[in-house]
Amino acid sequence: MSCTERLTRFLHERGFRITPQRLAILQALHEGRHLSPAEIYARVRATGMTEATVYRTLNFLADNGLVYSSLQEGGRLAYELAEEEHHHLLCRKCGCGTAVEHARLRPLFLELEMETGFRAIGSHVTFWGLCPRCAGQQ
Amino acid sequence: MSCTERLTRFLHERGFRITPQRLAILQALHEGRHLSPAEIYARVRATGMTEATVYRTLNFLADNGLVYSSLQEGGRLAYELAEEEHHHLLCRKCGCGTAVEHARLRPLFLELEMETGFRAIGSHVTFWGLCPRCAGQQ
DNA sequence: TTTCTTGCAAAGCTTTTGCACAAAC
DNA sequence: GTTTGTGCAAAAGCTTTGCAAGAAA
Repeated sequence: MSCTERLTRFLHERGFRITPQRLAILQALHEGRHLSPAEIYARVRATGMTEATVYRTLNFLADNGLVYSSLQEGGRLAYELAEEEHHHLLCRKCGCGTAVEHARLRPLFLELEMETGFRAIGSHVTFWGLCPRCAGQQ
Repeated sequence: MSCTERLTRFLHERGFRITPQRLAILQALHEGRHLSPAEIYARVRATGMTEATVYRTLNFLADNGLVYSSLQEGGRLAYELAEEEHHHLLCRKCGCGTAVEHARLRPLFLELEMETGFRAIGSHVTFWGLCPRCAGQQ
């Protein structure tokens, strides 16, 4: 089932409307991963969409679990499609990065739940370090 | 050695100036942990300090490793004194939280460094979950 | 005296919101 | 025809910056 089909079905089931704006933003997120609202806007502005709609739609998609938001350096938000759950390891110097599977964190989360009584620990996490290239330059 | 003494010595060694503004912000951070710039400003505005100075001083202190900044919900920054290194586990519903010792993450960071070639993984991390009280209400 | 800091004021950037019109159903 | 979603424009926050005056060394 394609991305578009998935969104269409999801929206339809819940009585939300299928609009070209929602499809365009979904398509942008499908082509580029963890994009900021401004980057998404740059990719869809040709359709005539406004920035306000980008923000509204991203909030809508995030509220409904179709995209994940995560905090990048400087407090900026980034969004990506909610597919396999994972985390990020980013370079604090050049910004490049790699994914960290959720399975890597699960044991830690379970331990923390046992000890603290917290439940459902598991939102997106961003780790920071120096990528091999930047570490080599120092 | 008190906080003030530590700051004074640090600044002196590097040729920076010891100002009442820096001392006041340090004092505010000493009294309340992980405060936002706005919260810090609220605590020091009686001294006549401006908000711009709060931001500049926090950046200065963070650049020099005297405070840590971390991202809170909504992308807001929070600052705290750089004492023992630790992380946070916060409730995504009520915002309450607890500290997570750095030692808990060290094995994971070392594994990731081995596998990815990244170095110096280790900035502040915030985990999100539901605290016992909020989890019980659901 | 020299250099670093701050106050002030303004601007910059990101994000949100009110309202009327347009689009989806 | 209803109800939801979007464009437009403005506002609201948060954070940064230029410049001249002030303070620390």
